Amino acid sequence: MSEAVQEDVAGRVLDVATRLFAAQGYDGTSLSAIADEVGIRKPSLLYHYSSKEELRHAVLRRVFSHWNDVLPRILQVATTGTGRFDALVGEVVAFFVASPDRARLLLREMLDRPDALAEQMGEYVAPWISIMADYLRRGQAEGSVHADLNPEAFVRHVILMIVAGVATTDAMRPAGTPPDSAVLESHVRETIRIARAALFIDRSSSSGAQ
Amino acid sequence: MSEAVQEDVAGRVLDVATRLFAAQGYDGTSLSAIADEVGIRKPSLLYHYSSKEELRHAVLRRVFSHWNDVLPRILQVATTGTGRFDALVGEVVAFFVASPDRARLLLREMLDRPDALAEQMGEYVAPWISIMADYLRRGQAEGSVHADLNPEAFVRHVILMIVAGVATTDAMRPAGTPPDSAVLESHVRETIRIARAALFIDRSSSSGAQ
DNA sequence: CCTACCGATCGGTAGG
DNA sequence: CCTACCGATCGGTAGG
Repeated sequence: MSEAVQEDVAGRVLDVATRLFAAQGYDGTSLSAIADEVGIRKPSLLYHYSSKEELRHAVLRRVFSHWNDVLPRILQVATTGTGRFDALVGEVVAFFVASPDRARLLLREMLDRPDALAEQMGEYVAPWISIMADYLRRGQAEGSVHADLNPEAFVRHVILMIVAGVATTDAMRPAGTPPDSAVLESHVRETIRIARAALFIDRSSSSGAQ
Repeated sequence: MSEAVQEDVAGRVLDVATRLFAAQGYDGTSLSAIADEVGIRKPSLLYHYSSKEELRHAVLRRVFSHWNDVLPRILQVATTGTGRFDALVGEVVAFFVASPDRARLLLREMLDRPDALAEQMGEYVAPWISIMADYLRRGQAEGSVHADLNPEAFVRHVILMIVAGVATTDAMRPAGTPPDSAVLESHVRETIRIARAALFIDRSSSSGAQ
């Protein structure tokens, strides 16, 4: 549903635009190319979205809207207990892995329109960064979180690691590896491990394997 | 020098193209726009670089070439001793902070041409990732590095964290913060802290401040 | 390094 | 949802 196959034309345009903007960028994608894939003519597309800029906004709006949908669940997971950290990161990872286009669009927007995105980040993401940061500060006060950790910077790093990691799996995959494969999974596992190790003090010194 | 102000026209074209490709992307930058800033006409630009595609390659070639210049020093730092980890990460960070356009170009290329870049990564970056990974495996064998760390994935994560971090400082800066400022510095410090904490076992449990 | 010019494609409009 | 068409701009060439 939602970001999947849609019946109505406007929805199909939105799906195709999302995919092409993510893959080739806004400037690298023409309205004709989008219309062609949908199976209509360019003027018909412009009936549903009166300009290319409006289509861009519609695409981004849906991504942020979906983020707001899952946010309550993520925050609930966050404040449930200390051991839930993996689940929390897992939720954020799942959001982007479920549709890597979200990560690519976000990363492209960071590069193409840093100021405009910084504003939207302030609206949609900043609040939950603050909540997470406060949570980390409580952890520092009770000694479970590294004292020299920079709460806001840490949260931003983890988000960036997740977003950039998902968005660039194709380019960062080891040498001759085929696309897709299990690379993403081991990458995600290492993301969680790094975030965890950089966050909590000790956790019994050595760990898991060996 | 090199990536700074140049006397000859070809060099100035390369400088301007690097800056504009990094800021607006390849498709978002016209040859006329580049020529205008250099102070020449488009056909004159096409005398020095016979196509836009060739100009793109020249821009990327110089970034990778500079990377190869600093690589020996980085590897020397890497193999000098365990305590040199900060210096190693610092060298890589310095490479991108010295010219954030390098990070933006690389990230854009990962998004625009993942396959082409994966090839170039295999040529320029993969060798030193292997060296670093072997080094980490030795650390695991002697117990100084977390046993459950995935060596290749870890190195890729740190690189990605640095590249994405430098490339997106403008968009990721906290809400109303003015551009530039000291945000980058504290961001970089947290990058190093995270990498360090996710790498080494123990290091006396608590740490630095407080 | 220039002027002059090319066909192709861009986002968008008119009008139905 | 279409055909027909717009001016502007694209990368690139001719020819000097």
